[in-house]
Amino acid sequence: MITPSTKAAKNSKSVRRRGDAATIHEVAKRAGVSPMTVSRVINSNSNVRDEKRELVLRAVRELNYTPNVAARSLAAAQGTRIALIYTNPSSSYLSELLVGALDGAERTAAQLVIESWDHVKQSAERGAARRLAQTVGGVILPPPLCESKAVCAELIAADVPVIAIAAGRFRAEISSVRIDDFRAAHDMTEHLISFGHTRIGFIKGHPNQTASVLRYEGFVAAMTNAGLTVDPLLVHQGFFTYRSGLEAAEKLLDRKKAPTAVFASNDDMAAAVVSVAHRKGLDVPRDISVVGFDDTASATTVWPELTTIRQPIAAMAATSIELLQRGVRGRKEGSSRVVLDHVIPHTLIKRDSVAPPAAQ
Amino acid sequence: MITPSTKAAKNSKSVRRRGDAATIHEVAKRAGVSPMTVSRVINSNSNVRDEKRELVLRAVRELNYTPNVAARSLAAAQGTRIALIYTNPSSSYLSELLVGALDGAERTAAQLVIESWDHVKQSAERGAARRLAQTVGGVILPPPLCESKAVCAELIAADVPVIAIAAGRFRAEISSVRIDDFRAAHDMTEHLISFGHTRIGFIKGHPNQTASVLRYEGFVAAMTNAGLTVDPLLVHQGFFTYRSGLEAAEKLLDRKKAPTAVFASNDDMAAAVVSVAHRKGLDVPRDISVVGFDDTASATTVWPELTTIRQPIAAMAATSIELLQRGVRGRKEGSSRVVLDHVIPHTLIKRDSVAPPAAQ
DNA sequence: GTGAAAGCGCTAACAG
DNA sequence: CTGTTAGCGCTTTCAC
Repeated sequence: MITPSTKAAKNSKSVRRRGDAATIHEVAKRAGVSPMTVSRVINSNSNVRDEKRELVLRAVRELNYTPNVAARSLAAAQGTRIALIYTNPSSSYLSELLVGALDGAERTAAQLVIESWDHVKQSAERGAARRLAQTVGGVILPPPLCESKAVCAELIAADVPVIAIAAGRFRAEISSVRIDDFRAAHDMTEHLISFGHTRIGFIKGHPNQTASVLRYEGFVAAMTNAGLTVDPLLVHQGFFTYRSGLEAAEKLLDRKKAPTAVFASNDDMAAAVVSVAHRKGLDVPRDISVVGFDDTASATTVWPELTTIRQPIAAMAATSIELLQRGVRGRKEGSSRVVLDHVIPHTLIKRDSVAPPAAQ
Repeated sequence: MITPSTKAAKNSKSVRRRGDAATIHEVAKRAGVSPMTVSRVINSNSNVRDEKRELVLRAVRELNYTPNVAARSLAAAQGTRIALIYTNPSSSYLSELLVGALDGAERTAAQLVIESWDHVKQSAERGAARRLAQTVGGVILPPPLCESKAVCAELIAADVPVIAIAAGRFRAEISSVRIDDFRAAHDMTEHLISFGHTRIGFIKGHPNQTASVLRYEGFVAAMTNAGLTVDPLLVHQGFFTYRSGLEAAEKLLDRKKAPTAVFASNDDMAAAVVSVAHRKGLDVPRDISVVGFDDTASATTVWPELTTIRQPIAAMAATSIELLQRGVRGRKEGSSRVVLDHVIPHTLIKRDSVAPPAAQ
């Protein structure tokens, strides 16, 4: 007869007993209190006398107790499902998103439903959104999905709270958690200007994303503020992909009077600029400075490493879940729909891709 | 008075009723069968008469029913928790890992516990492992954690099934899901040789990982097989990081008689080789061919895109969860410990970083 | 083949 | 401040 090493046969009253993991009842018994008290302690909830709290805490430690997430989210009725739908994010972006969301979900006992719509045709998105609305209590939408009128409309119509994450601009009807893209681009541009750059090239992001236009506007504003003019010949359209960065960079660096610095709207495109520069025999940052945006993995897998803007995606994802939970719960209690705009601070990360312009 | 758009107040018998999502009972009622039958249908389980099955399927469609994961994993008793512990993986690697694991967990109603041990000091890993063993029924370990004697020993001692994922070599006591690193490196080397390369440089992976040595051995074997010799001056130690690739590449390309091709043990290092080559005015692949390993995002965010070996991490993660579930369930039913070695096929992805060597 | 009963581990609601 | 009761949605077990 096989017996697991630890004493699991002990509680043999139940036929269907799970593995070895301690339950809240065991903790309660050991601490000499009711399960409810244990629950209150773990959820750092309200009023428990200090002695009992200590007792419980000790029992938890001794038994190495971890709450069962499934049971918790089942019971909590907070357990509304929250969906995180993504299409085509860069992998570094995705992993941050997932890690953050997972974390937020764990903390709030949310039930996360993660779905890729990479293989959902654009024409089918509306239907998918309608179906989704039936099965979840809230949705998190990273770009570019959060820019889809069809998807958002469907979700709003079904009265499902939505949070657009990293979406650039606040829009009525939909909550958002984001950084201030305009401000960030502005800061970065000033950074470049402070090094003495005046001829700065710019590579735009995908035109289907609001963040792209905000970043561009921030750039223009900072230039104008500094009394500099934006040379339209030095501005190129990109699509956030490495390849598009390559093409823009070729054009930018082929000019007779090339820019002394290039501001790409994300790191992938900035990495492409560095690559093109090298192939043309230019040194970065001596001959040309390059900066990116997002602080994804690409920023540090080039040489030199990129100066960029850090957007704390993981924290933003976690925050989104918490907001959604609060919102959903609030609505169940009858308060009416809330739409909020949560702006998170960004950071300018200085690395090695910026230097003063070479002497003429 | 606020009323949610859909009829949610219907089942108002229950105070704690969740959002709008349909339950198995509602499906059952609509289909005119018992919840149990519905359950059987959804789990494509065993015997249900075709008519009833149709009925159920229709009801499911009409109600847009999705099983509640929490409830399922709570009830299933399969719901053993499975931990996925990682340290410092590249982000593209991590996102694949997570996506795959999430997927596998959903399919098997496993309860996933995801933890980063990035901030766990090496000296504390043993303790962390011991604690972990108390709270979960199975553990998935990607490298380099799966190479840690302390962690593995602790888990094995506690009789917790462990799967080493992408670990390179099969070791007794621990199951593994992996590709054949030796074979893959062998294939890649032959690929290079088939283009006419004979002076091939090699950048090794981190020495703390078995996969590194296997990849190197595969390279050596293929060279030897082809009657070529491995020039020890053309082999450099790397650590899987971009930076380490940079250093190795410098040395490799500074040689009088530089190699005509470089095989780096992962994509990050291969990308570094490309960067160094460009800075030295070398064209890839005309002047030098470069190949990587893993097919992570790095492989396509360089120009030219890298020929590499695809390791299906997501599928491997999903498989691991399923195996673990089966194993754990099996053991509960009394069968004894099983250790298995699951080798998954790899693919050689041909892109643009390889060409015949330039004429001397 | 099908259903009824019981319970997974936890927490909301309501007493005391 | 604390315990009791009931039940979240599903699946196991065991009858029929």
